[in-house]
Amino acid sequence: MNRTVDRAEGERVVLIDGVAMSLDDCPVRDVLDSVGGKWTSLMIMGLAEGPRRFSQLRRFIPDISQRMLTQTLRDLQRDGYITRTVYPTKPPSVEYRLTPLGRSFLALLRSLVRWSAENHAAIRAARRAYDAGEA
Amino acid sequence: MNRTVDRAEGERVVLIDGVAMSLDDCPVRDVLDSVGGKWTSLMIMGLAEGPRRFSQLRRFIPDISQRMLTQTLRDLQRDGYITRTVYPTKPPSVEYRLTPLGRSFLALLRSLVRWSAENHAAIRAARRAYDAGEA
DNA sequence: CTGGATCCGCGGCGATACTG
DNA sequence: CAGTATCGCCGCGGATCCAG
Repeated sequence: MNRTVDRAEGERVVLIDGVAMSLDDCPVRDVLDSVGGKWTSLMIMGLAEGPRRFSQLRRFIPDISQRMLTQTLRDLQRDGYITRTVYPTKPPSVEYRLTPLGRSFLALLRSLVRWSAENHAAIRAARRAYDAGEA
Repeated sequence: MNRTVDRAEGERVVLIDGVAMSLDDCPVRDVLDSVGGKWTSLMIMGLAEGPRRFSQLRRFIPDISQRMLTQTLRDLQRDGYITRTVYPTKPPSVEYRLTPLGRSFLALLRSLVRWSAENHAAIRAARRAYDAGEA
């Protein structure tokens, strides 16, 4: 049963399937903030098969700006999804690699990819029908 | 094997696990745009156990503004996740209910909730460690 | 090759007031 | 009860230039 309760500290919490989802500090929202970005999911998929270098990722996602490539990588690193390894060669090369946490999440992401592919047509259809009714 | 290819129409496409993810019109991004919003996932969880009325949802998520409640519901309806039924009583009451598509997505969302709960601590820890190293 | 710094527009989201 | 209308903030993300 889902319900909203107040904890001792005055924190409001929603219980869902026995999992506490705080409204102020919600785990799901944290994860969605990490992976809900425009490029994050594609980036993780790009690292699915093994470590990749900066320019490899740039080629993998041709229409990402280099600013967002850098920022997305830093955010993923900050949250522990990937590691960043610098090789002091000349010119320098940097390698990005999924952590165990990142690989764990990759499994979830694959489910999402599959579901999206299967239901994309239905969503688009619903949207067209809705917009037609509005016009 | 993941790779970026060009289709006949000149559309750039990424093949992931055999699933085509267009860069211009990506199914996963569509889904994440639907569910990546600040309130969407909570809203779907709120409808998990059965149909709910506007004010019930408002009580379920106390700190949502009524503007965002309306907008989130309309977006979910537009994409086919929920239906909206108006009962012309006095005063009027409106019932929101998950569609088969919405219930299908709910299964995925539950996985996400579970994963988030299990790994939230690890993410927070990684973030603290990263920020400590930056300071 | 791998970034950092800066400028800026757009859209998500919140607050408030009003309505059938 | 269940919305609609308007305003304004702010952060995401793109473009461009610069650097080790």
